Amino acid sequence: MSTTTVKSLDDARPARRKPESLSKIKRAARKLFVERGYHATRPQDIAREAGLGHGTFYLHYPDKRACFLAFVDDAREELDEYLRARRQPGLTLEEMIAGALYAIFEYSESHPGVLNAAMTDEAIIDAEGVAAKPLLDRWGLDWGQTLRELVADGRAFSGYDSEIVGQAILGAIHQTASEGGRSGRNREAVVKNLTRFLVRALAL
Amino acid sequence: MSTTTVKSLDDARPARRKPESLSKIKRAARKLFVERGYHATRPQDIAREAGLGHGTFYLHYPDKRACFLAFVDDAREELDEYLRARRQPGLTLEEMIAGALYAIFEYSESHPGVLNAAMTDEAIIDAEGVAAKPLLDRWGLDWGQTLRELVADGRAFSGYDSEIVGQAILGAIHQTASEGGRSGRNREAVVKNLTRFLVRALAL
Amino acid sequence: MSTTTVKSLDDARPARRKPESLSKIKRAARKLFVERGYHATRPQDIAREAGLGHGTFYLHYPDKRACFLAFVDDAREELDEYLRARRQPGLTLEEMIAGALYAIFEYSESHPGVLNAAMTDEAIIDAEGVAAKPLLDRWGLDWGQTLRELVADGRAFSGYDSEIVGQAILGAIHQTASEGGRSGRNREAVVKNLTRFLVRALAL
Amino acid sequence: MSTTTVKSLDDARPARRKPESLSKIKRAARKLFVERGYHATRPQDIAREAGLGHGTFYLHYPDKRACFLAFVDDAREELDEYLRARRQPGLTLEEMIAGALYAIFEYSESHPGVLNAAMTDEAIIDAEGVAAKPLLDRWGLDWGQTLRELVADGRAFSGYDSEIVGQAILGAIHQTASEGGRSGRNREAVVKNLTRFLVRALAL
DNA sequence: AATGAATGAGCCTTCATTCAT
DNA sequence: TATGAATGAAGGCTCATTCAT
Repeated sequence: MSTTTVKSLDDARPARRKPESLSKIKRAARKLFVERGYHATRPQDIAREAGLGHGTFYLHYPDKRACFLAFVDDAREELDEYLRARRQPGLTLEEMIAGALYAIFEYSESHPGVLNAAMTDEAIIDAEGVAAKPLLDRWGLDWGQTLRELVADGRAFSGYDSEIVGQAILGAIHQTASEGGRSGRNREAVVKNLTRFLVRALAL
Repeated sequence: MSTTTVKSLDDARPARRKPESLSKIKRAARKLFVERGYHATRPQDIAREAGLGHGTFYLHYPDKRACFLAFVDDAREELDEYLRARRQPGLTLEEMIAGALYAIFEYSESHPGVLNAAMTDEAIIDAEGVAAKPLLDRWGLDWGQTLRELVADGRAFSGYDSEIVGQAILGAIHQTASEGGRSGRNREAVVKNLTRFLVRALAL
Repeated sequence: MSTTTVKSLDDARPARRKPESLSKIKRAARKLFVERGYHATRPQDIAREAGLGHGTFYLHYPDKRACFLAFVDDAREELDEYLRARRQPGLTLEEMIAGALYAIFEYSESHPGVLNAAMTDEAIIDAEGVAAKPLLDRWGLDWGQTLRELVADGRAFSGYDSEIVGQAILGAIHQTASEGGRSGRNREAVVKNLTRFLVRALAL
Repeated sequence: MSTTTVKSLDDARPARRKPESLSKIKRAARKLFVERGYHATRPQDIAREAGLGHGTFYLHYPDKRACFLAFVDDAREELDEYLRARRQPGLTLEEMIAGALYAIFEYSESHPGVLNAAMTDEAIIDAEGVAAKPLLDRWGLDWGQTLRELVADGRAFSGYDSEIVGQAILGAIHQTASEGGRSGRNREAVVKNLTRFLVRALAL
């Protein structure tokens, strides 16, 4: 037991410091990608911002692109977490939408610029070819799915192609959020108007 | 006199070459900005695509940025032209929206990728400087204005902040259009669904 | 005779307008070489300054270098003309030196910057190799020759190597003139001091 | 403690490579600026001459201009060092001048072309900007100062404007030195003649 | 003789990435 | 594991010169 304890102590603290420097890099990368965008951020800048040597960056990511994609992925997961936390069964359409918008705008406010950076630059990145489906499109699909569920429950208007309208919902949210951020609009007002807008569009 | 006239006719035909090469450059620039995006397109590529030496590029634009901005501006003007052509007084809300959507989607189809390229990259260009209000935001304002007019006429729901909902409308259109282009969706279906969506949201 | 007269009239006026545009080019070239220096002056700038098309430049000079060399040569000839005009036989050492300095500084003042431009840049020009003997060195030789004549006449100190001291004289003149121009020194004072300096150094 | 000491010794030996490559670059830059002048020397050439990749150049200097200015500054410091080493109190005018000339010509001989390159090109560099007072003018000022001191001690002729004559002295030295270098004159002869020239001009 | 659109070699500089330590 | 000096492909842009008109 005592041996184990010693071991676990070793493991817990210094044994692998890698994760520690990785999280420094992640924090720094997020900061710079948000502030300057993908192209104006050099791996070197990220490493320095993290207080580490330039080479260390490549211990964690094979290249700059991978680092950015990881940043995008983290943002997506975080936002999903916010959304999941708000989601409850048995809400009305309006409650559901207001809840989702609240989650999104709350995230936007506590992580300013992150969603925009993640979405804006992603389209630009594919060296040549692969062009992963943009985050926006994926989230549009999610809204399509949500819409189908609402329809199935008889809580939303059934006359739509859910995929198309899913994209429309997402587009409305994205544009109001990012323009609202740029223009410094009042969050409450944006959420209120957008909720009303979507509810009217989707209600039975 | 007659000699002069003849001469000017002669001159007119082979024409000072400059305007010709400018339009070649414009065509080439549009093609490449659409296909590859701003960062992956070099002035040299544009010139070569136009069948010209790369020095020629700089006869027409002081730098790459100016060329891109001109491309954006052309796209904006073209689309506005499409929209103006469709606009008529005295339409119902639905007719008006359907008309606008038709114009936009028609433009998107006959100039595939152009709006996306113009919108996506514009945010990226400023680096440090003027940071003109993005095209998207400006079009969002236009929709806000349109909405105000509809409300004033008693043709649309008056319970919105027109600026916010203007952005929402624009966002819905933009995202359905660009995702629709990427996924190859049927244009008719997109227009139909989107029209219904917006009409429901905006109707009295 | 009459034929001849007609001919000479033709020759005299329009027959070759080339010289006219040549002198425009020369004036323009001098202006720009003086204001901006050799490297910062483009043939195109010269032509435009002359009110002519870019191509015209190459009707008169095979390349930019030749134009600059012609400019240097003109300056040399002009200055020599000033000097020749002042030179008289039978002057004292002091009169001779004062006269020469007057000529030089008068030229500098009525053609500001010309000597400097001609001298400064010339060293820089030789594409690869030839490196014509710089203007400065040639003028130093001239002063050596002058000194030999003064010595032969018994009007100057004979204990010098005339070539070396010729260079020294020229150096003293050049540096006081160009620094004096830059610092806006009073011409009279410079000439007076320099005359005294050289007279003391060269007197018997 | 002992470990630390050992470590620092180890560190000292293989040495952070950077200072080493800087001195390689400096050596190469000096060689090429002297041989070819500023404009005909590309950063890339300097790096290659130093046996390094061209990116390395920019690890040490922000741009070509800065590298050249550092070269000029180094030359100035080196020459000043030579001069300081020769300067002693209580010398006669002749000893003082002969000593200074010796120092300068010694430097010129062991660093052929350096002074010329540093002086010739410096005027050309500013393009548009700070236009630091040329090295030549600054050294002319120094000679003015020296002259004032000599006059104050009663060792030199007091009838001059020291600033003007300081420039004259410097000009004489510069021109004899650089022409002497180009023409391969005997150093002894140049120093002897120039000393005599200046002593006669400056003596009481 | 005059023009100016067109050209492309060549310049300075940046930056993602490697690798010896 | 961490470092940062070193690298060179690549990018944006300029400019002396040519040539069809």
